[in-house]
Amino acid sequence: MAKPSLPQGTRDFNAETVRKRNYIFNTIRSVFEVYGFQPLETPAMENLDTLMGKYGDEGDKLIFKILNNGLDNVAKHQQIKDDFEKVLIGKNTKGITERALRYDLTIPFARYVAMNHGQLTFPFKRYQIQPVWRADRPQRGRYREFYQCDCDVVGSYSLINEVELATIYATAFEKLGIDVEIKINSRKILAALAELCGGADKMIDITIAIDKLDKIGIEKVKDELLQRGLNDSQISIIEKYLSIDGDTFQKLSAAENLFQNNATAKKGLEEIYFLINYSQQSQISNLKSQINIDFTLARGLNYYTGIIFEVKAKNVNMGSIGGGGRYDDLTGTFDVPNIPGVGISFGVDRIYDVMEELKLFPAEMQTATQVLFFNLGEAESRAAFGLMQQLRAKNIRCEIYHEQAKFDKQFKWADKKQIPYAVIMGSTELENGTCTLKNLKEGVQEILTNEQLLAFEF
RNA sequence: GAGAGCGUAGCUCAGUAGGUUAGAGCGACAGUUUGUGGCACUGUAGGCCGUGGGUUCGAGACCCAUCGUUCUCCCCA
Repeated sequence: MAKPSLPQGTRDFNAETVRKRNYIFNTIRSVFEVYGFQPLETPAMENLDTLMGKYGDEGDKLIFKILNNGLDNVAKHQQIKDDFEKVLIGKNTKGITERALRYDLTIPFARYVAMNHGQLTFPFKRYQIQPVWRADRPQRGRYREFYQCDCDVVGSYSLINEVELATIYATAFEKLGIDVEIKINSRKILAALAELCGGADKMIDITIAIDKLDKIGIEKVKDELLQRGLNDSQISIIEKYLSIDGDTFQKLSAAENLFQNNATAKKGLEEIYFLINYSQQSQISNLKSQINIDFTLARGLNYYTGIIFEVKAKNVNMGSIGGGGRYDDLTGTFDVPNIPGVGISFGVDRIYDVMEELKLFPAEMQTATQVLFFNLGEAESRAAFGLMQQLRAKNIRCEIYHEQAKFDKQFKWADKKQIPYAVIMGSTELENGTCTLKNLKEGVQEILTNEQLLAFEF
């Protein structure tokens, strides 16, 4: 047997890590619940058909595919060989793989809505906290198995949903203690920019290039636009667009100027204005300072059609820790048209990394064992065990040392496990019907009757 | 998909211009005469130096390949 190891990009989580992760999950879940979202869980695997073609070419490559069973069936060898030939030239893979691990939570949710839209009450608000898998190359803040916490509203065009989702972001990150910038933009504005630059088909090229602005600078963005087939006058429009600056309302009016009477842009700007304006009146004091218009924000997933969100943590170098947006026809690919939706996602694993780096986890999260009962012999341990069970019935976390051993050993074990109290029941205590309770942090101890121990406030 | 760095004890690492039996700290385990721990002292265990080739009288060190891992780009949470 080779050395045991873990698949690339996956991790084990020890007790401390699990507790910290649960703290994040519980915080986010409680916010979802307060906003009226209902939980949903879907299988780890989906039919490959459900996932393919939803995330763009890059995304398709990163989907983990599951090998079909029964490929060694001799009767089917020729068929399987033929199918494999198709795989080699990038065609139909059904004979080899027809299931895959989910890549995100949104598409499985869309599949669920498409399957159940007859029974659902719209608008339907669901949240989902489950792992997803991507065959990406791991690096800082990037894993092959990671959790997403999504909440989506489907069946409503109302922009109040966008406001609520922005507020959920602000509230959750406030509770976690992370300073964040919530960037917003609208796909409609990006589409309008493409219209100004000679065609909607240019939108993808333009967004890919301008998305890199803060990373590579304006000159290199212009180079890339040139390479992607835009001419000088088009690039100068984009340069104007990218130079829009100032506070929120300055940005909005500058954009209005640039786009003039373009109907698509007008709609997009109105939506952003609504979101900003409504949020400011929502009396969440921290919300205003955190929402920023970022006209360079594009977001990769190509099903977004309206307002898009992206969350970045301040004071730390980490990719986005959340993202989302409006998609007006998500279930259309499942032949259920006209169900619009909007949703956001939290990247728990990156949030964890950020909180670890900024030391934001509360200290009092330890929920380890509170009391160690010493094992000082046959009769002693029996008495201790009985007492321990009574404490456990009162929800005190107890353990008894697994075998009779020297004091030294049992103390050291308690130290290592950071157990704060020890109960010592030896022959003396047994005779008197008492026990010795020692506070291991303070180093003090007292003799209690068994009744006093059961009433003790740990 | 493209590129760079790193693989020596359970962990963090030293290992000088290639030269005998590969080291330290921490951790683990045991003991310092079995009713009071954290400290200290003593001792023990634990390494085909990632793997496979090559150069050399001689390789942990140099070269090639391979695997693993970290990071960057792409893309993304």
